[in-house]
Amino acid sequence: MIVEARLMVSPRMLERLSAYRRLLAKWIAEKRERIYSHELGALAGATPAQVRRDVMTIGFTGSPARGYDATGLLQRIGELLDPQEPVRVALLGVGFLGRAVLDYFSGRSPNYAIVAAFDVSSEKVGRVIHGVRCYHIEELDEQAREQAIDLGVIAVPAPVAQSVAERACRAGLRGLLNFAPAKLHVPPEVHVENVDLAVSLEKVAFFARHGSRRREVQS
Amino acid sequence: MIVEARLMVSPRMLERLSAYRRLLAKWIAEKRERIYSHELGALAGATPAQVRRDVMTIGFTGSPARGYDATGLLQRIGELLDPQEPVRVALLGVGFLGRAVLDYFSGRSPNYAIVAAFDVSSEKVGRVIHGVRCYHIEELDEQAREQAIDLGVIAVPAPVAQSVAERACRAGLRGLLNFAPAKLHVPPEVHVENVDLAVSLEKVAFFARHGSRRREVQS
DNA sequence: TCATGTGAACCGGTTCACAGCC
DNA sequence: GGCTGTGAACCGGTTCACATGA
Repeated sequence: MIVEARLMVSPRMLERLSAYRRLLAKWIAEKRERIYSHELGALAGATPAQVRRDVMTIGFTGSPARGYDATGLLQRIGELLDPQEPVRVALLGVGFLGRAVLDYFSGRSPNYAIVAAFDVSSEKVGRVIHGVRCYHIEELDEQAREQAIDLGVIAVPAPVAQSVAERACRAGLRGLLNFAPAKLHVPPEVHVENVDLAVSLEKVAFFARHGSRRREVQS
Repeated sequence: MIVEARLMVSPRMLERLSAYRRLLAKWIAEKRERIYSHELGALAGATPAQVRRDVMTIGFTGSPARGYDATGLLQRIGELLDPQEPVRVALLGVGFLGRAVLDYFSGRSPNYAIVAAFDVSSEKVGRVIHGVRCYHIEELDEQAREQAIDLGVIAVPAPVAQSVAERACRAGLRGLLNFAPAKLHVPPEVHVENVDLAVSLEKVAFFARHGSRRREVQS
């Protein structure tokens, strides 16, 4: 009988795993087969101990004196991070930022697809932008069910972000990537991830001014 | 004799302070003068204890039974976070994402100004986009000195991100906001802040799938 | 000998809990 | 009574250091 361990992945760790994966892919493309924790650590900006701890945590194992099998480790990370079937994403708000998001994700990964965009402007509704059809925000509910949409990317102006978020929750979306500079109040089962460009720039400026001896990974 | 305390602001705390500031401004706009830690906490998604600790850390003080003076607290946060003079920023890479960044920051804050953009495409070089002149990346060094540029926003494709970052460091920029999915290796005096849209979406997807009882603030 | 696996120590940040004050 | 200010406890995440194994 197999006991499925409830391994806990923290956001920070997820970021590192993602970085490891990227670097492992590059490593393998260079026809290297095995990798040591200190090598992967140097590339990813982490300590060897950190790498070993992460690898241990996800239940992968290397061998002393020969390091980790790059392919196997890559695969294990994939099993852990990649969804079982492609995630279907809605873009909410087709301004400049929204378009950049469309461009950024179009065809980038087989695991994530933006399948619909929503806006209120009659110039956009009905058009196809970057290969994605744009609907009126009123249609979110209907389209979300029809197209089995899982997640939403909020790229609308801050003042309407909360109302759009509520609409998204009502439509049954399970997670939101929020670019609007506003704290979203949503039911606890909906996961929100905030990306605030203004705050990010503020951080760079602040820590560039005052020194920081702190390691950075992802904003 | 005044001893200037070396108060340490962590990235997480900076994010919270930024959120407090936003909410305080709104609060004041509604003509409310005083605010309790539990009120600010509820708005910002933080515990009252956290708010009190933060306020204490930045050396501001309220009064029992009357809470904090909203205006005073707002001002104190401003003193701490805002640069003494406007920060001059260069945009490196004028693709869709770059344009979104230009749009996002144009006229948003008196404290941060994107003063120049750089690209390699002859279609863009020489043009003025969103009110910002676009130069060839070769001119970064010259323009950085001439225009006293402090920070850079990297919005170029991942394969060239490292070389652009190095160029930026050579040009004397003190901090980088990096949108490229690549770990930048730069001298320690240059602060890098990473914003990786793919990883952010991965995070949303992962934590929407598996539950997380973890508090989120900024990606 | 050199790298992994891992219990234990460590560290920074968060929360508790209560004294002090309006 | 209810809030702030804050030492102390707590907690999760990181690093150390060493036993183990190729």
